[in-house]
Amino acid sequence: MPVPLYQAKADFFRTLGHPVRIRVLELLRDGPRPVRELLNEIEVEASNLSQQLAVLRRTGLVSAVREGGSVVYSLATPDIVDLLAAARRILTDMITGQGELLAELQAEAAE
Amino acid sequence: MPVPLYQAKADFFRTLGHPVRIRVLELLRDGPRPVRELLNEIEVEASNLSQQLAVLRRTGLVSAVREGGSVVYSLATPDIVDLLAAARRILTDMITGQGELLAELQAEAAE
DNA sequence: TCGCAATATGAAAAATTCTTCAATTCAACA
DNA sequence: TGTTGAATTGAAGAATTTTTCATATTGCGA
Repeated sequence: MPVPLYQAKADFFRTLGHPVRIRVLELLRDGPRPVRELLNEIEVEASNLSQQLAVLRRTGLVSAVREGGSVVYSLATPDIVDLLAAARRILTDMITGQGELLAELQAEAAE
Repeated sequence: MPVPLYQAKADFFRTLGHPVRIRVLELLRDGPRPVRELLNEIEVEASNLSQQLAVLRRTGLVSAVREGGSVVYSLATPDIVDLLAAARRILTDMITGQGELLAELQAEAAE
């Protein structure tokens, strides 16, 4: 397998490797949301959120449309939901038996 | 959802966000391998590979056992295969129609 | 026991990513 | 037109991650 593909995959995962960006994706799982609402749920400054949204946009994981005075974000593809689920499965495995985070992960899975 | 969980998820993805580490995981998909073999397939210095293997070990994604003169690595859980597959699906979506990487991704999926 | 091959480790320098802040854009509306 | 609220951008410093190099460790065979 040629080199650039690894790079593309690594870049993709690296994009997910940030707490604010993960939170955005999880919030968007439930449907499109304006920036203002994301900002309500994520404790971070507006400009910082914007930076992270820009990263997600560049990577193509989310798309944004302007609606009147606000900008509404949504997931670019529903497959992202599967990915997050697969990640949770692994995280659960990894933490099982040793973990304070375990209860939280399980609670979330039951949602 | 409390804060540390996002952190754990982000850390997890960040671990995958490195070309050498991705390659290692994909090679291990086909079964356990000694470091020496990984080194044959990945163009990187031995000490660099060791560093990346250490990251994967710390995160718990792989495990290592010593076998005589060599150290054999394997995936900690087969769920990782699902995760990589989900990622490929998304990457395919994202690149479709615009992409030089597309052919490679499809070839790989057909393996 | 010596020496060699295979891996791992620690630490410093190089590179990348994050956060923050000031400045900017754009639409809505008085 | 001017102002205001919503969101983005650019740039600089802070923080984190990668790479590299020198040095260790381990097990094996001479």
